[in-house]
Parts: sequence; C-alpha cells; structure tokens
Amino acid sequence: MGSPVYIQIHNQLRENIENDKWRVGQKIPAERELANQFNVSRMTLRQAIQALVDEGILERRVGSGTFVANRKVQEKMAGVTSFTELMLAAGKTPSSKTISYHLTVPSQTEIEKLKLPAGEQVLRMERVRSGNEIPICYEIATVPATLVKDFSREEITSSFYRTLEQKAHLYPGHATQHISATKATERIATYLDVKRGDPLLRMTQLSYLQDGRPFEYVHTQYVGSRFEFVLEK
Amino acid sequence: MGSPVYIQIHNQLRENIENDKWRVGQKIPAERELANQFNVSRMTLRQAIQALVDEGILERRVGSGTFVANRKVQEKMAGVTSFTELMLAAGKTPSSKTISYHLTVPSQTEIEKLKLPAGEQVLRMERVRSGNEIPICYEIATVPATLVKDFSREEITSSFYRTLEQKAHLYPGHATQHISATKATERIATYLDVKRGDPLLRMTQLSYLQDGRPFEYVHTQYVGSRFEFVLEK
DNA sequence: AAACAAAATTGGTCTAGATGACTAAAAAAG
DNA sequence: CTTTTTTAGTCATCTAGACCAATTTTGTTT
Repeated sequence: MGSPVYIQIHNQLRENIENDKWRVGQKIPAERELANQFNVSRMTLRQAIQALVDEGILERRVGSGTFVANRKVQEKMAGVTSFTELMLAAGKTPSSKTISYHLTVPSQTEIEKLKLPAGEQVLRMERVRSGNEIPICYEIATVPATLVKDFSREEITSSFYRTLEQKAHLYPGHATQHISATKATERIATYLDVKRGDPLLRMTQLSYLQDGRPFEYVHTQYVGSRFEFVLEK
Repeated sequence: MGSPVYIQIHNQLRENIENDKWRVGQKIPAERELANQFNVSRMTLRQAIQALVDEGILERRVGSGTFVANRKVQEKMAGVTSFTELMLAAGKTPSSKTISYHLTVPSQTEIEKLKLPAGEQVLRMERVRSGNEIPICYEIATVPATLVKDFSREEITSSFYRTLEQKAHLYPGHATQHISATKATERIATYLDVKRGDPLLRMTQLSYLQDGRPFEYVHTQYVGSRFEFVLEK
C-alpha cells in the first residue's frame, strides 16, 4: 500500500462503522488498545482517530473514551453523500431513471474540472431522481473513463461510492459545491414534471479523492418547490 | 498561562500574520527552527502549524516550506459572516438600502424559530443589498426586541454582530441555513431590478448564540444570475 | 445503602529523536 | 550554454516512551 499508515487505519476504522461492526453511540476500543491491534504507536493511531473526529464520524470524551457520533441529517447533507441516503433520511422512497449513459468525449469544462489528460474519455450519465415517484432533480454526472473501466454499469449507477471504496480502494476526500438558482428549460421541465421557467436550485459539485485527484463532476438541478438544502454552520 | 503550549504558539504565529510581520505568500521559518525558537519539540510546533493550516491561514508545500496563504472567498463563505465581507472578498463595493425598520408583533414562524415568550415584540428590518450598485439580494431580518433595546439604529444596521459582541458581550455560535429556489414576485422583482418570475436563491438562516439561544432569523432572496454559494466540504 | 476515597482507565499534551519523500538550488557533465 | 546529477533544506510520517487531566470504576468506611 502506498498511502500513509494513518490513512489506511482511518479507512479501516470507517469501514468498521459503515459495516455496522461499531454502531452509533457505541464506544470503540481505547487508543492504547487499538494502537496495539494495528501495531503502531499511539501517536499514529491518534492521527487516524483525529481524521475521523474532524469528519464528525467519531467523538472523543476525556476520561470516557471514543464514540461513534450520532450524525445528524444536516451533517450528512453537508458531506459527500448519496441521493438515496438523503431520501431515506427524509422518509421517502428513492428511485432513479437513467436518461442516458455512455462513454464520450469530455467537454472543455469537464477537462478542466477533472484535470483530464489529452484524449481521455469520460463516462457521462444523465438521470432523473425521484422521491415517492415525484421527480426531485435532474442530474448529469461525469467521471473519467479510466477510473471506472473495471466496473459494471450496475456497480456504477447503483452505488458508485461504495464500489469505489470496495473494489478500487479509493476514498472520497473533500468536495466543492457551487449553488445558484436558474429556471427550467423546456426539456428539463418535461423530465421534472414542472412548467418551463419554474425556479430550480442549480448545484455543481466537484468531488476529490483523498489524494487530491478530482474524480467526479456532477451538475444537478433540483425542483425549487420540492427540495431544500439544510446546512449546519 | 493555562492553555496548551501549541495553542499559545498558534496564537502568536497568527499575530505575526495579523501584524504583517509575515505577509501573504511569504515563507515562514522552517519547523525545526521555529521549534527551537519556541523551545518546544517539533511535534508540538507542528500541532500549532496544523491548526493554522486547518484555518486556511497557512499553506504547506512539501520540500519548499510553509507559507502565508492567500485566503479564498469560499472559506469565508462557510462561516457565519457578513454580506459586507462577502462583497469585499469578491472585489465589489457593498451597499445597502433599508426598505423598512420597525418594532412590531412577530409572525407565527418568527415566534417558533426565535422561541419568543408571549407578548414579546421583534425588530424587523427589510433591506436590499447591492454590490457595485447592482442589487444582489432582498433580505428580511428579525431579532427579539429585548436583545437590541439598548442599541441605536446605526449600531444595529451597520454592524449588528460587532455591536452584540462589544456592547452586550454576546457571541454568535452556530447557525442553520435552509436553501431552496423560488421565483421573484412583482414587488421583489422591482426591488432587485429583475423580471417577475425570474429565479431566486432563497435562504433562511437561524443564528444561535453560543449558549444556544436563537437570536436572529433572516430570510434572504438572492438573484440567481448574480450570486452563488460556494461550499467547501 | 450511601458516601467518600483511592485506583484504574482514557484521552490530551509533549518530548527527542529517526527515516523518508519531495523541491529547489548548486555543481558537474556534456 | 544546456542538460543532468548531486546536495542541502524542507515537510511527512512514525516511534516509544512520559506525564497530565477528566472520568469511571472499585474499594472502604460510615
């Protein structure tokens, strides 16, 4: 493995939580014990824990221990998360209809945002996502072709992030979002079952891997009357 | 001094930057040298540096050194900040026109959001804020009357947060924002110099003091084509 | 059973090193 | 003069301890 030990441990700890080995509110083993288990110094282990604390995944209490944090919906909202999770958190049944899915030549914006080498193709997916069968957003997601060449269509469309982690051992780091307002074009209005000109919340998100490489560029338009962002500051 | 050494060093380093001893883009002394100067181990000094890096104040370059960062607009955006700062950061001249300003009876929403006791009045302010004389948003801000009874109108409209801290010794803690899209009504379109029905970014923000009391409820509508939120995650 | 005291546990801070990886500048080679 | 190699400086990671402060657990006394 190339990455630093503390990043590797960070990822393993996170998987323990995602696989429900450690549940929300539960206390995880003490630093000294984990350092023993992973056979590293306590300082190194603390680096891994610190990263998870910064992400809001763990919570420390002096004298008590380290606990799996009870993440709020809003916090998930702020993180790199999936539409599916968002809908479930809101008590709605998520569904998704793919409009298009193909390998193609990237646009200039995509080349710049994803820092694509000359000639590299991208996988571009166009989707309408719904909650309880009501369209919520229209989304265009673009990823470098090389990144997903070993993945099946199913693995990409249904749980891209999970596949990335489990099959390629690549982990999302940070992301930037730009949010503004726009109005629905005729075509998008049809997809979203609104009137042409209706207000939409427009978001572009550029997601990066932990090593800093951009790996996904998503442009999403949400129906203004059916969706809102909630941010905790 | 009670606080940990690395916090004390952190504060001293920050003062060096604020006092322009170290300028933007300039390289600061190497970790080993600073560790010597402060007479601490390198690990401790790195903790101080790390805190400043997390705050976006410093920037490390492997093999080169540590530099005073050129802080970006997006980072300021993420905090509880003022419109004025935002505009200045974007290189625009901020201005603001007050549409109305009066003590009045709160709406049901305001009572709930601000947790107002029965019979308490609120100060409600209606404003249009501009950058370089171009309207950017229309805003209605509401604060409990008791909170601002000792403040002058000038103190409230020009620098409310500063006045809160300096005169009442109250400090803003966290805030929640709800962001969605809507369209301009005839009246708001006039204020913002757009067409009726044009898309607006609608934000409601509820701000809390450090002790958890809500103290300000703001409803803002931004012109979609002139403003965007940038979020770093 | 309750109250208090002592001990054990846990995260927080700090030391004094070592080694590695990366960068930029200087030196050497062509 | 240009290119390549070397070298010195820098941050990144990691170790194996130490002591401190907050909290919980355990033991003892009342």
